[in-house]
Amino acid sequence: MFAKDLPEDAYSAAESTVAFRLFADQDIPTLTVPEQIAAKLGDRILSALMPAGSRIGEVELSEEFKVSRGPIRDALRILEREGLVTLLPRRGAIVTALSVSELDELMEIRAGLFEVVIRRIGSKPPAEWLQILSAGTTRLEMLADDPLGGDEYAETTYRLIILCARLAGNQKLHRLLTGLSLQTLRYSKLGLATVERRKRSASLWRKALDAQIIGDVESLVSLARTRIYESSQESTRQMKALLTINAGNLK
Amino acid sequence: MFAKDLPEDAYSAAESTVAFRLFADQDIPTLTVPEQIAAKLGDRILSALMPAGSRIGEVELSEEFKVSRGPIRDALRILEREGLVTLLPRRGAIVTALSVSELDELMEIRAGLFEVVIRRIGSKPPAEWLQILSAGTTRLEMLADDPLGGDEYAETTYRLIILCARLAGNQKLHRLLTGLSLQTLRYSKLGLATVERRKRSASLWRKALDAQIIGDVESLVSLARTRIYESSQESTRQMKALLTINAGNLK
DNA sequence: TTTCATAATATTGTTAACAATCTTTAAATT
DNA sequence: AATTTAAAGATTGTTAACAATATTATGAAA
Repeated sequence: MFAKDLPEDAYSAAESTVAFRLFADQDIPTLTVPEQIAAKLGDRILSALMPAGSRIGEVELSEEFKVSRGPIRDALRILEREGLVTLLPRRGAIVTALSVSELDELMEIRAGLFEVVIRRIGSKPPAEWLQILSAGTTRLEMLADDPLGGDEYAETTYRLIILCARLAGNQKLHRLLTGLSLQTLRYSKLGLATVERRKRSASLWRKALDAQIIGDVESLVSLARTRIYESSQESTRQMKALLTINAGNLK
Repeated sequence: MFAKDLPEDAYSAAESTVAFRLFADQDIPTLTVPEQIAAKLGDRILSALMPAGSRIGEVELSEEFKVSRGPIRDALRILEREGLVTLLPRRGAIVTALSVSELDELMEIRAGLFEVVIRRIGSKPPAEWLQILSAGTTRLEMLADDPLGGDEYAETTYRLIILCARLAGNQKLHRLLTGLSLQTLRYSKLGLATVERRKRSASLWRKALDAQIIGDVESLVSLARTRIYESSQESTRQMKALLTINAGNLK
């Protein structure tokens, strides 16, 4: 009744959309119309052009993109899967706004997954690995000192993390960690807004590089925990401050 | 332009659909029509009524459920998010069929996430925890001996794992691990088809219970790794056997 | 002025027809 | 007989109108 045939390339389809535009480290397959729209909206969300909590109207978007509401709805569902949009039944879509505790939860998951990544790489590091990590760390140290390097610093760490995930050789892990990282990126920028914080972060990356050179996997795992933990702490601290300010403005 | 207002209950929405029908350990919010359809289709997929690789026609479903193709498409997108359906652009939807390596990848991710769960519970086990784990283990030992207890054994271990995830107190981790577990459930059943395999599995659960009683978190982590690793090994072994048989039939 | 009920408006959910694409069938060619 | 080409059929993608629901505006009552 249902069973017919199984296409050969069934597994190569269904790739991430938003993630691979900003952090493409692979070839991108041709995107469908809803995917293209989702990618554009995703960029807007990640760049804070559409701030957390914004209402997203279907008609408004359908007029802008010159398509009917069908493809728009598809795009919103793609973004919901990516975690960037929250759909409220019969009430429309909003840009996902994470609470402090939700951000903590995501950070903890990321740390656990990154641990898997590190253990995989640690046991059999790819040839180009040390070179990439080294170059990345140097770039981070440069951006850390730049007073205006905040957003780019955050994006660079995320590219590095995603690159690690890809080199680890577990595709689904790569895809999952990429998606989760994209969800937290907006908030991580808050925690990396000051030169001081970035320098602290960069020193941890440098330590990780050293540990990788001598092949000390357990140190790497421990560092990853510290890094993500501190990142989470600082982001949530900044978020709480912002929430307080907003609450004050509303009065 | 985009920013309007942020509904209070934005975070409570967007819950899983399929997962909570089969493994509901929480109250279920009212489901929309596409969600209801997705839940029914999800049950069919998990119960192998719709085997992996089956083509899913939109018209066929729209006639069966007496709705137009719109809600059907929504339902298929929900199931794609859950990983049970694979959408091929312009070529329709099929029941997700995991390759051996993809199953391995998922199992590794599950193990990493379950480690996070165990560390959380280990450091502050909930009051009812030992009782639940104890009752579950006993039930597993019973089902292990039943020659026809295969599927139910697998489902019970999955319920236990998901329950652990919930008790760990990280909602997003719970949701994520539930989704991943649902994706692998069909294949885990293959690896738990014999009494012998189930007895081996049940003995590991018993050991985990003992470790939990004396509060030995590291043993728990190690056991979890062993358990999921063995489960993965056996499932993939069985899968390979099945694939060989199928390849033979096609000749 | 505030609160509540009601009407007006705007928005999402659903439908059915049409367009674009893919798959299958059959014939024609090598 | 095998391969290629072309047409027919089936399926997904898109659109625009309609229905159901939620939000906002208005006015009456406390």
